Amino acid sequence: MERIDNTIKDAVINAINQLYNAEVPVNQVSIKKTRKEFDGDFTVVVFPFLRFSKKTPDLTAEELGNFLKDNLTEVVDFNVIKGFLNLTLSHHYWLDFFKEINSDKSYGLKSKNEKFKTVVIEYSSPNTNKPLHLGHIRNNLLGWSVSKIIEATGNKAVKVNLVNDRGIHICKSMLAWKYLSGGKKPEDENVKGDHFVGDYYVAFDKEYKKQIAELVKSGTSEDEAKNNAQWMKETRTMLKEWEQGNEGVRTLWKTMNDWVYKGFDQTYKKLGISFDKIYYESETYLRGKDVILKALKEGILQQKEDGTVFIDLTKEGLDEKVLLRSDGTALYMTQDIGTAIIRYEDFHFDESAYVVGNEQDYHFKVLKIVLDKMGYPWANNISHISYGMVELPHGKMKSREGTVVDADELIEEMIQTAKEKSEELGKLEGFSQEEKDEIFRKIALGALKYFILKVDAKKNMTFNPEESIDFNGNTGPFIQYTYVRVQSMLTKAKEQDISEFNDFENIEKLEESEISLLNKFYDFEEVIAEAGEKRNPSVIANYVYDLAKEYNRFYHELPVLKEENINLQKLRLSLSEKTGLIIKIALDLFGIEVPERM
RNA sequence: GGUCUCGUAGCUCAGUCGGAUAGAGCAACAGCCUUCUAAGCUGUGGGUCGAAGGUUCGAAUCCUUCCGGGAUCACCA
Repeated sequence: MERIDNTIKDAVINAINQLYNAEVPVNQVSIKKTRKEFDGDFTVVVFPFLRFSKKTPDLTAEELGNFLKDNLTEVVDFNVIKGFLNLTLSHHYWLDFFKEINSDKSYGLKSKNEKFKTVVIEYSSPNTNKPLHLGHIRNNLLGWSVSKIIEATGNKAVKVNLVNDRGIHICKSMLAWKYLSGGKKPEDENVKGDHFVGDYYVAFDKEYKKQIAELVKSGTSEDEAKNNAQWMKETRTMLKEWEQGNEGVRTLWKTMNDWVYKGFDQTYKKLGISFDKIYYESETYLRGKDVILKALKEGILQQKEDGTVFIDLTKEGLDEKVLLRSDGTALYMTQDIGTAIIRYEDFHFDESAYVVGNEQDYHFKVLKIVLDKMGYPWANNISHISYGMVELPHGKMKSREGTVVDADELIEEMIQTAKEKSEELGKLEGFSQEEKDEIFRKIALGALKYFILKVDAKKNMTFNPEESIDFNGNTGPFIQYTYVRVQSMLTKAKEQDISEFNDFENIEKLEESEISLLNKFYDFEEVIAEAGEKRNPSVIANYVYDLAKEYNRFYHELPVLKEENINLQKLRLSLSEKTGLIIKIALDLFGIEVPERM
């Protein structure tokens, strides 16, 4: 079935041709959803046509409206307000539309066709020296959701994680553990592995600062003190030993990373996210070094007297970018070049997307150019899904000031809040503790995920931990609640032996809130397409909130089970069921689960 | 300083490929549960869309300048 707005568009072009003997370019025809305060379903803006009609806006709209009414069976009425032509579609059209989508239980989702694109999407990308925090949560939720949306638009998403498992920061934790732990393991203290290792990272910083202070006191300059502090010197030695493959260092490194991975896995599991492949920087950085040295030989890159390898991007309006240190060791950019190449060999992607914060916009600009200059034709298919920072009411999160919102703690607090709220409402009597816990979990994560994903990804957002996250209004639980309402109604219908209700017929007239709902159903396809193009889940959040609100209005205004006209009852049950289905599908694109009761 | 980005109600955010009287939620206030789950619904108040110019029939939206916040310009990641 052709989308009706396209049908109208074609008809408008035809109308201008017939009425005014003129060809309108397609992009001049703007068909929009009619705003709520006016009558109608679709609105045609007639201002662009005045140069053809040579008449007033109102008169032009009038003539156009009459033409469309006469020539399109779907259009039964129109009104003109200040040059806006509002078209009303027949109830018959809406019923036909509904019957068509109603048979499609996965309405909104596209299946893969032959032309599908493979999109590799990197997200999460943690360092292994500290646990995940709120910023990572935004990253993880975005990566997961965008992957789901890419799949929903009929393409293939390959979810990959790049773990930054090597470098000076990990050595810091290792050194602190060596000196301070007395050989203790996470199990000994009943601490999650990532938190355990993170604590030693903090401990390192504390001791390091003390050592600097002591040196400064005895007359050393601050810069010198930073360099010469005992623990820093030892850490650098440790890094060198790691690169040389020193057995003891490698063993400790592996042990501590494994603790961290165990912790990460728990957090990922709680968040409900996963990966198709995990890359480790320790396994890709050498490849980066190789290709850089090769490119240096080919004259693509330059080298300074001290041995630094760099690329001159001043012509591109950027700077000189160093790709290898003077001592030949690898940098962040070095390994990212290596990883990108390996990733292409692994998947032959049509697009390689990186979900990384906007503080790295520059990095990805450079990465693309460097790979392009090195002659990789797929460099242009690299994209950066850049998202804004999560700020606290008083500013940025700072680990040194202890204002970092820890991911695990946040999730636990959300679950606690969901529990309190739920028990206060007392709707879950008769459920086992296990069932209740499962519902609390779904609500808590629904609240958290929706709260973060409803904000436009590229914008910075503020997170207020004191107020926590609301469960009323434009929130995940509100949408879940709407779903639950529908399920409750469907259950009651079944109890009344109404099991088949998609066969409604002989309906002459639809109520306003029914048409509004159908209009929302109509929008769903476009919304998913837009979210896919923009790589932005918030488009879907706005939509599903509107849908839920629209349904609640319908629910209050019209009887469903109590409706005596059997066909109307069936129609309304079908509308309810469809609303529930769309909510479920939309929320699933966020990784939000729906409870059956709450 | 160069580059990028953001600035919409007290707060958090929609709306930004130009379209009607700029919308939601929270917070405040007033109503609605003997009737399909009140985590809901209805209503009231709240705005010089950072400022000034410009383009246009029409600007929160596009252009210029300015003001204010943030990011980035590392041999950190």
